[in-house]
Amino acid sequence: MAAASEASPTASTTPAQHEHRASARERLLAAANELFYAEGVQTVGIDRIIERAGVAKGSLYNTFGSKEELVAAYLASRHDGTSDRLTKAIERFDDPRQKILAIFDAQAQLFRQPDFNGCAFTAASTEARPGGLIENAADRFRAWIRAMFTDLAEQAGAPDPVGLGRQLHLLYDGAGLAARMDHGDPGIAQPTRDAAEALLDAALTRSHQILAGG
Amino acid sequence: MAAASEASPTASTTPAQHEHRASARERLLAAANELFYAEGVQTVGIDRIIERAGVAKGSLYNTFGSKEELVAAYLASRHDGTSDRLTKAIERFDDPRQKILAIFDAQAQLFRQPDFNGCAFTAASTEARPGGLIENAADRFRAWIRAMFTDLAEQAGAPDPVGLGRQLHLLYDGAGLAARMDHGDPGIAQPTRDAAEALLDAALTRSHQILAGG
DNA sequence: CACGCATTAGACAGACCGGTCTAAATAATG
DNA sequence: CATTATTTAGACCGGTCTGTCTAATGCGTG
Repeated sequence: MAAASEASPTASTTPAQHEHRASARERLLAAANELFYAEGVQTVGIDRIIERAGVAKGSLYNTFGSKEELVAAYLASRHDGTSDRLTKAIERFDDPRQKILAIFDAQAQLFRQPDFNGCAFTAASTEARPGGLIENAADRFRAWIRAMFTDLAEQAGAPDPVGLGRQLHLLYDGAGLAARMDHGDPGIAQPTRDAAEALLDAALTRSHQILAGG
Repeated sequence: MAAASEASPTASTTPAQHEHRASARERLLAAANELFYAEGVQTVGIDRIIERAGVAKGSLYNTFGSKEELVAAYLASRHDGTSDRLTKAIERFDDPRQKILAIFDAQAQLFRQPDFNGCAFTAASTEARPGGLIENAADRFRAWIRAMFTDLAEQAGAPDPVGLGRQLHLLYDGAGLAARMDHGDPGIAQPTRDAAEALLDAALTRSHQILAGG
């Protein structure tokens, strides 16, 4: 939720007071995060957002300009939140293999949250305007996830880090989708971890490894 | 009141049985299949369905009763189509392992279709009313897919057919989701097949293989 | 205080939504 | 042919949607 830019045109020299309540932008983003994520960006209208945020409609359109840009800002904050969460889950390990498994463990923990409702980018882009801000936000998010897996696969010494990264991304996608579609069935965590280990073992086993490149 | 099992999306428009044109129900389902699948059940309204089908609005409500029931019928026809497609893909092999890989090959072929737009059940249930007809249709479809993978895993002699079935289902979900989100990137087929083989090898080639009869 | 500016509540616009209903036209059936 | 049932086009309903605009209200700063 730290996506708010403080680029204020009125560059006042007033010392920022940290106690006054959140700005309209912050409260709109908080309301959007709750309502859009829980019920979907199509079914939730502007009126419900401003009601939850306690903000006038004019402020919303003065701040974001359109609903689509509000959705894009909501997705950007989701992107930042997931980046922080997974980065913290990773940095507690040194072994790249353990880092990869830590991602799936962090996801399993996320799926257990009672308010979990699937991937926000997948949901928002389902009926989004092609080529619009929402699709772009989803593309950026997926590129980040894929780069993370590819980098870790390379650090783990995989002969084909791109291929292993894509396999892990497939598993990541499948786990998130199944966790939503199966209504929080906890039986997803174990097969996900088993599959991740099997894919890592198959790709990293060095006994009969074909070295790709010098 | 048999469900429209012969309403295949890609079938030709040849009137096989009778000379007169398709019934209102068939044309409505065909229009729903095109519009709902391509643009989403939320964004496509009733008026566009009846315009495409060339049917009066009264006939739609006389036939289906509500939009939700039309969506449910559209999903039922999708369910039947996928069942037929995957069943045909499977029955060309005898080895259960080859049957499983044939499913992923059939999916890869599906992803290459220019009008592919992801899993219809995943899309329709994204913002669906909880506990409604759409969610039920998605649950039934997922149960069928899972049973298929579990049965094949058991036939393949997996020591834990439920676990392997879930792993394969995760991969199935991930492949379908990635194929949509990555805008038809053909680079998904190879990692999917590699992962499927790795999961099968890990589950079926044990130090001491336990054959589950049959 | 006075000014400027952001924010407020809410009316309003124009479009679309799912769904109902009427009345004419058509098809099926005795 | 006459009767009945279905289908048709489209008006119509109440409601919701995004987005604009007005006018009053704060509220910090010179």
